[in-house]
Amino acid sequence: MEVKYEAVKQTLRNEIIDGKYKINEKLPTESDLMKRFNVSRYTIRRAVGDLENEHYIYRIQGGGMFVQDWQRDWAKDEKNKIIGVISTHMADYIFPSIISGIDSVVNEKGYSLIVGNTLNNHARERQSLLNMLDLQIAGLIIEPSESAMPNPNLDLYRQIQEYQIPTILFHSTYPGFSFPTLLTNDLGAEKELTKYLFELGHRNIIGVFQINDQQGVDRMNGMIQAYQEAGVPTTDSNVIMYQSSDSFDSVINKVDMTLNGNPAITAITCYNDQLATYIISHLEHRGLIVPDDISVVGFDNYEMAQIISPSLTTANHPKRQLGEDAGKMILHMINGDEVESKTYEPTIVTGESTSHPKEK
Amino acid sequence: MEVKYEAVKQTLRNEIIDGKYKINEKLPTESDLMKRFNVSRYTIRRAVGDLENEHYIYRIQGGGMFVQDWQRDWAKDEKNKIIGVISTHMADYIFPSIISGIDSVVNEKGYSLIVGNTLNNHARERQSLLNMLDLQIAGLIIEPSESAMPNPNLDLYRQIQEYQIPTILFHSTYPGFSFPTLLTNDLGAEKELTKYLFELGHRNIIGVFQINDQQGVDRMNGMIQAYQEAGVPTTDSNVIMYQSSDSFDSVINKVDMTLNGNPAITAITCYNDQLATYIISHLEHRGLIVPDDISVVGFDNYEMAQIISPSLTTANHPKRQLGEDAGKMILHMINGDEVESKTYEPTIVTGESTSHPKEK
DNA sequence: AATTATTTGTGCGTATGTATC
DNA sequence: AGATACATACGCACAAATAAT
Repeated sequence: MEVKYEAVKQTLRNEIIDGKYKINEKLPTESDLMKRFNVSRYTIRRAVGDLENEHYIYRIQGGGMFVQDWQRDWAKDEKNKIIGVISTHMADYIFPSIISGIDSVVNEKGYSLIVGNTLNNHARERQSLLNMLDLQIAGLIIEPSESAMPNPNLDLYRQIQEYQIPTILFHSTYPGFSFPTLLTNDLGAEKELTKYLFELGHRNIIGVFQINDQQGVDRMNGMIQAYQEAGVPTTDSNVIMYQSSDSFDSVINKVDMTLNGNPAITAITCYNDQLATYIISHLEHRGLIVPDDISVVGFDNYEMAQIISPSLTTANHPKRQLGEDAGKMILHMINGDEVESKTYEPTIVTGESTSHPKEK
Repeated sequence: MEVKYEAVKQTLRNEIIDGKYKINEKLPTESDLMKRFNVSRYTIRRAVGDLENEHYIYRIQGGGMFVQDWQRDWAKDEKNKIIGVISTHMADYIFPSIISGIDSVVNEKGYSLIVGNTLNNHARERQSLLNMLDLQIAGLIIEPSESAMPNPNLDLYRQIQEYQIPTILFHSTYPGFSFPTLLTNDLGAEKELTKYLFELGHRNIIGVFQINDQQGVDRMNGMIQAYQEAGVPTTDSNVIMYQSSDSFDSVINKVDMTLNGNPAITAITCYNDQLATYIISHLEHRGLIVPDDISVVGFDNYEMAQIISPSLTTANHPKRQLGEDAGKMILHMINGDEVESKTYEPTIVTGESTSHPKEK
């Protein structure tokens, strides 16, 4: 070879391809190679620099030079400055606040957000995951879909874990994985909300919960525990369950039938503020006055729920805070640092949608 | 910059992107750059070597260094199935509906959305644009920022146009560019809203408009035209102007002072529903009843504005429709097809926030 | 057409910084 | 804490290709 660094490069590359050095095996140091090839450090660095660019090796300052795993092209430097966010919704309700919180943090560090909404649907979740993995994202922030149901995408999550792609889950978890999480204490908060209704004097409270995600199941159990601790018996008719695929109309229909079947009901606790808003709107349409005729509580402290009249009694969800925390966590993980999971303790927000039950 | 060659690299790269050096134009020699940056030849060569690897420049021994044609480079390389969306906000108000509309359409074809919000700020707009261009996006959907002000990012838009990156603007335009647009007839709609107030019998109507974007200016002019066509004289005190950087409190303060200075005012027409909601909330806090004491109209037909009490009289904005149309258009453009710009004619939505003025 | 100057390419020695072991 | 190993940076020398004379 005419050109020295080319000769060094060819020799080393052939040795790697021939398997003289295995994957992740440490190569000789620059000093060793200088002696072996009898060239200067510049020439060695020029050669291994090219090999690095061609993904044959990777280098760690102070550590050494190692053979790159060419089967998995997930090279360290090659990731795009994109963070993927997958949530059940992205444009509705409290999700804009969460996503905005993430964005405000990661934007500072030059990262952009790529978003996917699953509509609480595993097929769409899979599609989003595949898209994002293809794009060599730097990290993932995911709200599990249909978290109370078996998930057919666990193979992808195993892959994500194996490749050590920084990933955070929020609102729910996928069992069997050690991803850091940001959760709210849904059970505890719903228990407090229901207790508050008991304290106001209500005894016939019904709950309306979306039960294909874990949050909804937790909230339902929170209500049931409150009933038990209050020593008030519950029956099946105290709980209305629905799936995220059900229309609002059908849910409201169920509520109507339950109310008609039991005039003693004085309060409704709802899966979230969105549902509560629609139910209140419907009750008023029926001629009932909230809270005089019937009390309603929501969950999440949706901004708009404080502007409407009556303002909602609800449990505060740390929307923006959760988003910012998720942003900070994912940046730490990308940086290789350890992070700690966190559970937020929601606080009760008392609004105008609850009062003592009317004497009958 | 801590690292010299990185600083040199960034500077040169930006100058190339900004068009300081045209395609195939000769760059300064290594010696020149050494003098300019006051660094050694090694540092210069390290920087331009990286730029060569990243296909920004090519070098000819003995000849010089030249700007690479990255347009062809982009066309050759397969673009990522990402569509960039840049808007003033992404998480608030009607924007979630728009973004959701885009997503629902492009998701069908396997595209993901990467989002950036500018907070109506040109510096952030530039940052988002550079990020997205780096990521080899397939198309761009942009809501111009501070569209009533001079824009310092027109150089980037010229590049986008020159490189034929499929791009759509919505809500406003940047003059001098031929990007397809999706607009609403803000002037016409605001004229209709104001006419409606005149028909109800109002004669002293004030308008509150955000005037650093074109939509706000158009709406303001719509109101003024309605005044002229009704033959009612206007004065400066009929219009309150603010910037998006102003706080809501300061805007409401201006409204307060105007109302105190002129008790004959019977109606307020607002830049949008968000502002209208806050103003109504404030008026009621002051003890005024809407619409009995004062009528209020908004703009955009924000979903929540129909749920609150009183529901708003407003102009309908085709939020989700606009998003879906933008998604369809960008897919067509990526496909190489021609598309047509579109202007939506907003319709008036009459709510409970307006009535005949009270007899005094 | 040949010569010379310019410009990039290759290569060495040295010094200092920084991350890892 | 010290040694090791990679990263950055400067100065110099000469080769090879191009551009100017």
